[in-house]
Amino acid sequence: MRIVEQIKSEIRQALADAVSRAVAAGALVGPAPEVFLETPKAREHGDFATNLAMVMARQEKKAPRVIAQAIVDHLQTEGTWIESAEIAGPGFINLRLRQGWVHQVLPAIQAEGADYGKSDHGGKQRILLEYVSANPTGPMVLVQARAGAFGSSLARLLNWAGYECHTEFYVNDAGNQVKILARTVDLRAQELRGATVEIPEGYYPGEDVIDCARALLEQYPDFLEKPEEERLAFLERWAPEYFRSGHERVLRSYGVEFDRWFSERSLREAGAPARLVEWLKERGEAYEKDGAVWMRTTAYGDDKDRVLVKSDGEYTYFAADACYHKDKYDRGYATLIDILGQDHHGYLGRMKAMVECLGHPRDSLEILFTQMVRLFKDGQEFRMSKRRGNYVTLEDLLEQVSVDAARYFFLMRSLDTHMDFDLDLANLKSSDNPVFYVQYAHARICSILRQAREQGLEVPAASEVDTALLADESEVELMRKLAEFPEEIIGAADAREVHRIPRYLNELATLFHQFYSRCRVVSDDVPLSRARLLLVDCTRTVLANALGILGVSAPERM
RNA sequence: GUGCCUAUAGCUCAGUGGACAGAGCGCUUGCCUCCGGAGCAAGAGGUCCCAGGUUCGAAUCCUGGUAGGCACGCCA
Repeated sequence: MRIVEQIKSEIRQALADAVSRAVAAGALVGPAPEVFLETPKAREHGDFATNLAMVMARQEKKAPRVIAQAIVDHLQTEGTWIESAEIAGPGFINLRLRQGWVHQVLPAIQAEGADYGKSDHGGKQRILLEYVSANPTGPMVLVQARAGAFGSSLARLLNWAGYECHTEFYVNDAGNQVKILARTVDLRAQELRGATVEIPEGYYPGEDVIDCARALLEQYPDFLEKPEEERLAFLERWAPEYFRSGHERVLRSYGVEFDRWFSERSLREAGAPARLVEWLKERGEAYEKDGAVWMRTTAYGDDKDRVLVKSDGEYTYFAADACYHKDKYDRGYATLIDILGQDHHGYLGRMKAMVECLGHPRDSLEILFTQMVRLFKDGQEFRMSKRRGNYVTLEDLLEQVSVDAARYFFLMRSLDTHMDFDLDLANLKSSDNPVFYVQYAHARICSILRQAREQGLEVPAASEVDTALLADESEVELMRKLAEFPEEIIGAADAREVHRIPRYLNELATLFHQFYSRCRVVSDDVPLSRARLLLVDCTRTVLANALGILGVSAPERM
């Protein structure tokens, strides 16, 4: 239930009616533009405010305050929650509501419980969110930790906002890199059996590949006795799967799960690239030149056309990716969201052009770029070179920092912030992490509820509580915040801005802590205690729901 | 060279074209006989990178700079 939206709708209507009446009375020319309501930062500016009069200044050719006065003069407040309207500053109309409107939120929260905050705003529109998609040739690093936390939370946000969002991890288990990986693993296996090998330039020199080879020999002790050709063919399937399943395991422990792991190889083996190329040629979106086949992406604003089939007959990564995106559309998703690292931003133009070549609107593909995560050591940038040990993996991170702290740290920042870490992850490990402040509010409430229960007081049903007793300023502000939760989710989901939720949580926790220090929950005043128990229990629900969206736990004790 | 991202308090960061620019951390000062002090209250701290422009109004939009990050393949 969207209390705030209901109230806003009522106010917008009242304001639009007021303009109409003013026009009828000859005080204004009209018509009323769309009414925007904002929540003033300072409560002395009312519960809601509108800049309607200032927006109308041009069409009315009058001073904003004069227009505002005309609107207020014709405002009918009977039958609405509006108590008063006053003109302020350059022409704002500040609206104050009768005490009691926010109190409606408590029964709604209690009734909806773990679902409070959900809405049908998205109309079940199908969205496919692809993220992380790390190469199955090595470990995941910190930028994947960031994308993983973000993507998994965004998916939940979208679903809460009434969209039907599914998630996928695209596995690049084909192409040159897989051939090279297979050769590297084969060499490492020989090395483990006593041979002296040299890892050529361009191969994967990381220690993780040695682990991979070790696992291989454990499972197939006689592996090296097979002919090389057979070994490599086997490894081209086995090695990527080794890494992919590792990614799946680590990501799950980090609270990141996918509806589907989509294999690039499966597309290639099913002949999708060949079909795509023919289809594009028929549509005039692809052509041959210099022995290669090109997609005509320049027709849609790309800098240059892109190769689909190389002159040696191999399909490019881009061709496979085009197949993958076409597949997504063919499965009935109207909106595709890809989360990529900023180091891939150069692909934006060709990707957008690609979806147009595929016959879909440019805006149906949204690409969200996460800025890079860099590592520093003693003030110097620590390049994640491929040299052995020269990186911090997601697994390393999770060994040192709790999932809650890590996720919150990434999620509280906008995707656009450039993040720098010290190699020892000091900024992440710090107990200053605001996640504890929010979790503490939740644990504190749980403690209050335990205490109350010991004294024979349970959280009452909202229908049996006189919520009007909740009249302290801190109580009203807290309820107001609780009432805004569904709108907060919708706003964050539509803007694809997960970081709004940690912000909201922080504000909510602050309002709770303020309330707690001003008002005693369990006291001799039983009716008041019951009302406050309801209030803190509803606060607990919203804290838990919001933390749940972020994939962060809501502890009952700390 | 071209393109994308960033520049706001000492630090890390918020800030749908609106009212005196905010939070956390750090700093200063108060607050526990009482539901969890991982808390609360008060205070100090700002050239919103610079210069123009758009308008009733710009941290926010536009143009041009400066600084930092990232990327520009018949690699994946």
